[in-house]
Formats: sequence, structure tokens, C-alpha cells
Amino acid sequence: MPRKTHSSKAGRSHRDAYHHGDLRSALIEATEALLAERGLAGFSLREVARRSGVSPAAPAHHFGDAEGLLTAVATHAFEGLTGALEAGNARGGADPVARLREQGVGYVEFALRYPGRFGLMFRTGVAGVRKDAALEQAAQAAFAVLEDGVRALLAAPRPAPLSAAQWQALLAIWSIVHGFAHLAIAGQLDRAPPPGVGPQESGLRAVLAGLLEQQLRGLQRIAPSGARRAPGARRRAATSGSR
Amino acid sequence: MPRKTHSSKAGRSHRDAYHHGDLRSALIEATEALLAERGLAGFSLREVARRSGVSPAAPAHHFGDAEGLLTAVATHAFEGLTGALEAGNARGGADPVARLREQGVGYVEFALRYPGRFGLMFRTGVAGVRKDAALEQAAQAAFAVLEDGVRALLAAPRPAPLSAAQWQALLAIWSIVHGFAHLAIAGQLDRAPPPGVGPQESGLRAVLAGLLEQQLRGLQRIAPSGARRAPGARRRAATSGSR
DNA sequence: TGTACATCAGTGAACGCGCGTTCACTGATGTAC
DNA sequence: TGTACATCAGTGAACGCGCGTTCACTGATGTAC
Repeated sequence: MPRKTHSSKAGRSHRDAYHHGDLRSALIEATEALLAERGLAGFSLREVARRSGVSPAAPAHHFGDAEGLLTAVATHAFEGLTGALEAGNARGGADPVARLREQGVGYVEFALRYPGRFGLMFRTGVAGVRKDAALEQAAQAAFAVLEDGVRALLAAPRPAPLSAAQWQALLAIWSIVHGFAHLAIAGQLDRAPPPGVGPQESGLRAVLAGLLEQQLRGLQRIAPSGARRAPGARRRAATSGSR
Repeated sequence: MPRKTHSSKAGRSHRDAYHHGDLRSALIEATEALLAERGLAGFSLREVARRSGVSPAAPAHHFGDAEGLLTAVATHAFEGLTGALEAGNARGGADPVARLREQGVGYVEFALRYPGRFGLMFRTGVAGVRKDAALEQAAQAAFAVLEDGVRALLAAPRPAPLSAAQWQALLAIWSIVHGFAHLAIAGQLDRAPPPGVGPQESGLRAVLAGLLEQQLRGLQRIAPSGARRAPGARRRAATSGSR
């Protein structure tokens, strides 16, 4: 794509009136922006085409129909989430608690940065998004990163199946980041603001990190002995959360 | 409303061709059913009128416009959630852990039983639902029940403001039930089924109760000493979660 | 290096549809006397 | 107890609109020779 970097709106130059360059990506981006602005109920194929500076018939060449586009967006979103979780792992270094905590921060930051994608990802089958092998695989890949993080925390490597208590731990951490993300997007976390922390997003991030730290220390107690590290961190975790 | 109990579909008798009886409630119910089936993107005022056996202009007499209807549904939903949380409190008896655990179970059961309402409640402002004093008050009332449950658990009665750690505990429990509900509705919890428990809803409920029990025992540790009860329950909580 | 041609990617007009809302209306109910 | 009338609650036709999708088309690109 050497020719065209400016993903313009309607006013494309005469030079490239045809052959957009990377219309497929442009349509996906426009869809994400539209979903973030108006939600799934406000999505329309024509509006996406309009924002991409393209005729209403153009998207059909790449995605078949509206469902096809939304499914591609959801798949793309899961790939992005996988990347965010892996980046969190990297940020966390060697300590499994820190790795998983940063995965959680990455999860929520992804959801807040791309609420359009996030809202779509978990709506499979209900409306608009088609069940699709590529989509399911992308979703499974993201989940696997989280599961591996919990396995490392609990010293329960693959391929052994998780025990009931281990599965419960996985579910707890997933629920907490997923719920936090939803509540933050919905603006519900301003309902009872923390004493020391303002409603800014950076404060939110610190609260989340502290919350996860405490959560993970608790979960780690169900691991076989010897799996715990950084023993001095427990007291720190109990009082962190504000700045 | 002695005359008309059967909230019928299109075929109302000639007797009550006019004056539906309780059209306002019927429209709210039809909206909830439609949202559960198709999501907000599949909602339409005409379809709701059709399902209520009424002309497309009828809803305007009660709600003004489509947004008015959706706002009323969201308000009604928050009132229902408040009721579910209070019923959980009652089920839990005197033990603050049991009370809050049952609040959480009630929260998730409400979301699973009425996914249409639940999906709408936290979408305020984004699409369709109007910001409204009655709605905000209903939302605040539901939140207050949860906050009071956490205050009881942590022996932190009103009107003292919550400390950072206490606020963190409240946020953790809210996030966990909210996230669990969303994941369950999205069908994501089948992704990694628990070893002993099937994917039936009753199994889900048991998993959630176990998860919350462990969670709340952990949170309780930040309370001032003397607030803990049922001391023998801790070991039980650690191994519950299956069946 | 030049030409013929197949293929690709997007056009734009057209279709039929369901939508939210309006409007003048009308049937049923309730109240005043 | 009966009648006039105001009010309430719903009708149904009509409007203009934006939608998804189709269709024959055409301009640009790439390949074969």
C-alpha cells in the first residue's frame, strides 16, 4: 500500500477515484468508529460506506453483506484483545501475579479504548454477528492467554484439566475484569467515587490494578505450596489502590 | 383492572376493541421480550405495538416516543433488580456473607432471566435510553442495596464514607457479579466447562455461589476485627463450588 | 516495449421494505345534572 | 334513573426517510504474448 496512506473521507482525489487501496481495512475501522459512537443499534452499512467515501454497494465486494462485515470486525477485535493480553504479560515480567494483573489491566484498557469492538465481541449470534470458524478461533485464542496466565499463577500447567477450584479462580478473574470493563464503559463507576481518587481514567486504572493485585494474591492461596513468589508484596497489595 | 387479565396478542375480542385495559404494562412487557429476542438493534416501536395487538400510534399516548418507552423499560428493570437484591438479602438470613452472596446470586439470576432488561439498563445515553430523573433514582436505589450489603460485611455503617480499601471491595463484588452475568448471557461460560459441573443453569448457579463465598471471605478480612461471624465456614467455602 | 484482453474494484440508479411519527377520527367511559 | 357531554384511549391511513441489496456498468490494473 505505498500509494495511499490518508484514509480520507468522501473527498478522494481524482487520481484514485477507483481502487481505494485498502478498502477492507477502512470499512472495518469505520465500523468500529460507528459502533463506538452509536452502538449496534446505530450501525448501518450505508453509513459505513459513506464514512469510507465509497458507494453503498462497495462493501458487498469485500464482506458479502452487513453480517459479514460485523463478523469480520468481531474477529479483528478478538485478535486485538489477544494482543492486549499478551502485551500485559510482557509488561508483567516474570512474576505470575504481575503478569496476570497486567493482563487484566490490558483487558479493561482495550475495552475502554475500543468500546465499539468490545460491545460487539460478546454479542455473537444474538444480533448481527455470524457464528464463524475464524471468529470462534480468535475468541478461543484470547481466552487461552487468560487461562495460561491463571495456570501459571496456580502452578497448574497444561495439559492437565483444571480442578473445580482452579476453574473457579479462572472464572473469578475473568468475571472481574469483564464486569469492571462493562461498568466503566457504562459510566457506572462514577456512581460511588473512591475517596482519594478522581474520576479520571488514570485513577480508574490504578484502582483496577490494586483491585486485581489483591484478588490475585487471594487466588494464589489455592495453589500448591511453592508456587508463591514475592512474599513481601502481600501487605503492599492490601493498601494499594489509591495512587 | 377487573375486566381484563389475559394480555392477549392481536386477537382481542370485540368487547374490548378499544381500551386495552393495561396497555402501558403490556407495552413494557412486549418490549422486554423483544429486546431479549433480538437485542436493542432489533427493537422497533411498530413491532412492540404489533405484539400488543394495537395500532402503531397507540404507544405514543403512553410514552411519547420510542425513547420514552425504552427509558420506562430501563427504569422498570432497575426496580426489578432492586427487588432481586433485596430478596437475596432475605434469603441470606443474618450472616452478612450469606446475605451478600445471595444478593450476587440474585443479581445474576435477574440478568439471566431478563437479558432484555439487563442489556438495556446499562446502556443509558448511548442509544435509545434517555437520561431521566426516575431512571437515575431507580439505578441509585439498586446500587444502594449492594453498597449496604458491603457495608454490613465490612462493619462500615452509613453515613461514614468508604475508605479506599472498602470502595475497592465494593467495586470487586459488583464487577464480579456484573461480569459473570454478562459472560453467562453471552454463552462464554461454556468455553471452559468445570470438571464436575455440567453446563446447565443450576450448575452455573452453584459455581457462582461458591465463587462468591470465597470472594466474600477474602474481602471480609479487611474489616475491623470483631465483624466476622460463622468462623467454621471458612474451610467449607474453600472447597465448595461443585454441586 | 507494445498491445489485447481478462480480471478486479467500485459506481450509481433503482427496488421494495419497515420504520417513527402525524393527523383527523371515533368508540368507550365517566361525570354533571 | 336517564341524558348530555367532556374526556380518555386507541384507530388507521398517510408522510417521508434511510435502509440492505441488486444490477448492469465502467474505469483501473495486471498478465500473456
